[in-house]
Amino acid sequence: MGSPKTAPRASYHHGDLRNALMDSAVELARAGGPEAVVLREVARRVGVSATAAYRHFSAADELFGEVKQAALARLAESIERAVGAVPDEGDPGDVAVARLRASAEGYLDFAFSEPGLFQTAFHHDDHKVDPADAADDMSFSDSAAFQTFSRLLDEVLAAGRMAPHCRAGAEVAGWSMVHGFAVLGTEGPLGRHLSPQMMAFVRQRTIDVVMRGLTAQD
Amino acid sequence: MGSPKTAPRASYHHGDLRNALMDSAVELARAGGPEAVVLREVARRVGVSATAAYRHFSAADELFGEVKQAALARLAESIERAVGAVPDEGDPGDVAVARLRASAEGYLDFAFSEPGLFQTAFHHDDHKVDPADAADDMSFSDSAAFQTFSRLLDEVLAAGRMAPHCRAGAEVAGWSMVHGFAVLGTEGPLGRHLSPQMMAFVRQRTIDVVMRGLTAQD
DNA sequence: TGTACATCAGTGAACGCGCGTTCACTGATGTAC
DNA sequence: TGTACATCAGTGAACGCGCGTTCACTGATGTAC
Repeated sequence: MGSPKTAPRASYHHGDLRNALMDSAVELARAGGPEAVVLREVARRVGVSATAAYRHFSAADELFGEVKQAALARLAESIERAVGAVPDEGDPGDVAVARLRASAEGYLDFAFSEPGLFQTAFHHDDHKVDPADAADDMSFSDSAAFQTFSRLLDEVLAAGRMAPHCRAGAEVAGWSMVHGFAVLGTEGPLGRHLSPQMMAFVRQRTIDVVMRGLTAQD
Repeated sequence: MGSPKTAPRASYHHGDLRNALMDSAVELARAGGPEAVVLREVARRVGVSATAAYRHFSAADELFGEVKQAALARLAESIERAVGAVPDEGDPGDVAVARLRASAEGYLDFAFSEPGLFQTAFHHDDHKVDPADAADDMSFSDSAAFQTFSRLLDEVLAAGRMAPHCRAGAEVAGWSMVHGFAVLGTEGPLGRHLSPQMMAFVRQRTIDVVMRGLTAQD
């Protein structure tokens, strides 16, 4: 039986073209970041004419939007995985703090292991001001991952490991730090200039600083 | 006397084309970010053929590189200005801490007042792996601004406002936080979803957290 | 169980766009004598 | 002070590229009778 590679397609109809296009598009984003998600190339890789994509997506933007959502979902999974791996035993305060730290590690794990998807998750086309698009533009701050992060901070507060007056805005502060490190490390100058050892060191130091900043008691 | 707009040029030779092209390119970056720096458009705005640019820049990449340097320089100026505005009086520790905080404010002032230039300063084209280019790629971590930041941290340490074991990696931790907030606020979802009042609040909270994280004494 | 036919899911050629870059060129400038 | 001429700094047409999208089309599928 010929593989789909050698004999392009068993039948004239593909059968599952939408998913095949999505998989191909996500793979392009994975390997080359948001700029690499190009409708014609996506179709080419699936072995289908560019026009065929219009049976399943209204335009290239719609395809890209779905790829972005897929990337955000994978980021959320990475965070959940890291948080879930923290053993729920011992002092509740320690556990809450460890879980919060794990969420940062999960965020950075994803950013550094899948930089193309990470960039895609946060890519935004400016120059489109259509308010409908803006409403559609569901991104990290609306995502499951952000809710998780928020909940973890509540747990830290409840466990008495955070001064109550520090709770407001803590999501954004923590997210900024972790996101900034991810951006500088993956697309910015950090990753290009630092050795892997140095990167690992500054990564830990960065997380130390934000954890300390969030959990200081004064 | 006709302005250069109405009467395109006084003489066949421009006289200062290189600078005119640079100004035009920087303006494009200011208004539209790195993607907007397009050689043909730069020339068009100056009122010159695209080919003319090749008398002054070897290729479009070289022009972009200079725009990037200009953007980094303006960022450095913004930081220096904010740091310089801190009065040098009272407790030396307070002054050192205030100066460090001012550097963060200067960084964010620039990012939010000139988002196009800010993005340009940190734009990097992946897919070019030429090591010569990589060496040429002088960016923030090599820049005057980063040196300033490093010096301010030394001052905080010298004034006894930072635990000595926290000094290592502090540049990257602080820079990550401020950079992350700038990115999320200017191109990311923060700026699109938060009111100006909320933005101002989370900005202060974010700076609070990083300052606390860097200067905690335990 | 067969068959007519509507609908679905593809094709391939083409359009228009804007880009960076190259080419052969020409008008302007400045310098040697 | 004039003038020949090399050099400098522009021009405009063209090339090739790849993109998103539209168009008229056709082969495959499934459903009503």
